[in-house]
Amino acid sequence: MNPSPVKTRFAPSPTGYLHIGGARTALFAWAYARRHGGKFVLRIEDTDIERSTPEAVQAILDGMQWLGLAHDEGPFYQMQRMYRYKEVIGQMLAAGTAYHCYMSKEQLDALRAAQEAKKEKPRYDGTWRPEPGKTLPTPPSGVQPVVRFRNPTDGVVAWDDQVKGRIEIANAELDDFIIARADGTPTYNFCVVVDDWDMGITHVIRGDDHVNNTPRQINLLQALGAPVPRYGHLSMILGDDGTKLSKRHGAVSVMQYDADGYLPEAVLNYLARLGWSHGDDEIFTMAQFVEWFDLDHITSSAAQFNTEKLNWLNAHYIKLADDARLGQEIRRRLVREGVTETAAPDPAEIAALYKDRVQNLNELADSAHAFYVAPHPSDDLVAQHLTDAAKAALADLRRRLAEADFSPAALAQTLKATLAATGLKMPQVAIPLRVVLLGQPQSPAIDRVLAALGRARVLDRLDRLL
RNA sequence: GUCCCUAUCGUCUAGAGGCCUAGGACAACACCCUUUCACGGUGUGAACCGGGGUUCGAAUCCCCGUGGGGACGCCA
Repeated sequence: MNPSPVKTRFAPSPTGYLHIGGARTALFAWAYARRHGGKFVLRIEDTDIERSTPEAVQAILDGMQWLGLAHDEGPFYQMQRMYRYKEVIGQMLAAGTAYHCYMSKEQLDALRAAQEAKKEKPRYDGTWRPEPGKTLPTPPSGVQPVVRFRNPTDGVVAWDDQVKGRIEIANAELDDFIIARADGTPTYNFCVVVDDWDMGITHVIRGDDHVNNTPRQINLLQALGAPVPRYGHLSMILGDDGTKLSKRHGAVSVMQYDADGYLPEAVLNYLARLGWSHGDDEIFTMAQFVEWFDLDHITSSAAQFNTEKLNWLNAHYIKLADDARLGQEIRRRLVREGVTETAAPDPAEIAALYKDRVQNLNELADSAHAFYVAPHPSDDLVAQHLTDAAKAALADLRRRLAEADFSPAALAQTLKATLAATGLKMPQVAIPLRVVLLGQPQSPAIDRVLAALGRARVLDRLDRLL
């Protein structure tokens, strides 16, 4: 009476980067295992040698790492398990649950075309399926056969889908699908079954597009005498425009979100909330997510990705983030742009100045840029803001700043002194000053900006434009 | 064509027959805060796909439409 411990898996095929839909599937499978104190397996389904690449494997590993979805077992590679698949195929052939089929691709294509012309569902017609009392055709010489699974012909396959509820499919809808190609290599549905069995997977949490594979896999499992795991099918994620996610939507790779300045915790929180809910909770930590996660509160219909909401979450997590960490992110991005002199001011200090005002790390770095590289305000800006009155005020301020104490509090007093001397209002001085100092009319509180910049930079920039 | 899934504000969703004059969040709009721009705060507008049942009572259960999605490979 050993209750079988929960074991889930994420099984991507390495034919591209880890996209946002795959990331959510991984997140849910991971969370389910964590929630139940079980294991999370990473399996790379690389049997499509034409399209699988080592770069894609690396991209998936990188994406998982960035998100912090650590696996307990694996990564397993299907290409390294060929011996095992061939062994099981041999056993099935011997047991009569699978058989050789000599129908050529051309014949199959013709069969399908004829069925489609008659408006029928295209399916294999069972020519080479052995039956008691049936005489099989003579195998043509020189043709390498494929191996087909002998699928039951009557009854239904049913399972209680953990997210969609009970699903039943008539066996009459299924045909004898190929489990090994003419060259002997096993196919997808077969490898999945052997792997899920061998790896002791108890809960298969995967995309909606696999619903149709499930009855075939259950039949196979049963033919093998293997336990049938529980299945839960997650509906797909649509793009921002409501259409299917594709490369044309831009930032579909998880790592693209890193490049675009998103924090992993924001992406994770967003993804968790996309298709799953816990009452009215919108913002939660991964620890809370793991504690709350269940399959009962997953939405069964497709969800549209909403960048606006992700942006909001990202802004929220940036406000929460540690200044030193944000400083690192600023430095990393500035260096990428060729700004190497980031020793002073301390990027963490600039982060503190701007973290409440930006939606992503790239905006943060863009804001910080002018603190390290003197800006070149456009002629328009200069003409608009650096009026004669403003210049006179800035000249007055410059004289005072040359001697002033550079603490924010003292700077505020200095600014006020200039206002008193010139009779101008704060914005009339502060805005031109921002243009001179940072190249744009908006910024955080001007006294804090002055303090962060430091006397040398401030005076230098004033001198350039006065 | 056949089979399967699906349907609440623009979007993500709450909702397990009465708690629903349908709640929250993003976005939008308005106001407040303010040394600019943001942030933040407060508030407003905004939805149960259609038609039949079942029931004293349906957003919730059933059926039929319709819309959307998926599958039907010697791809995964």
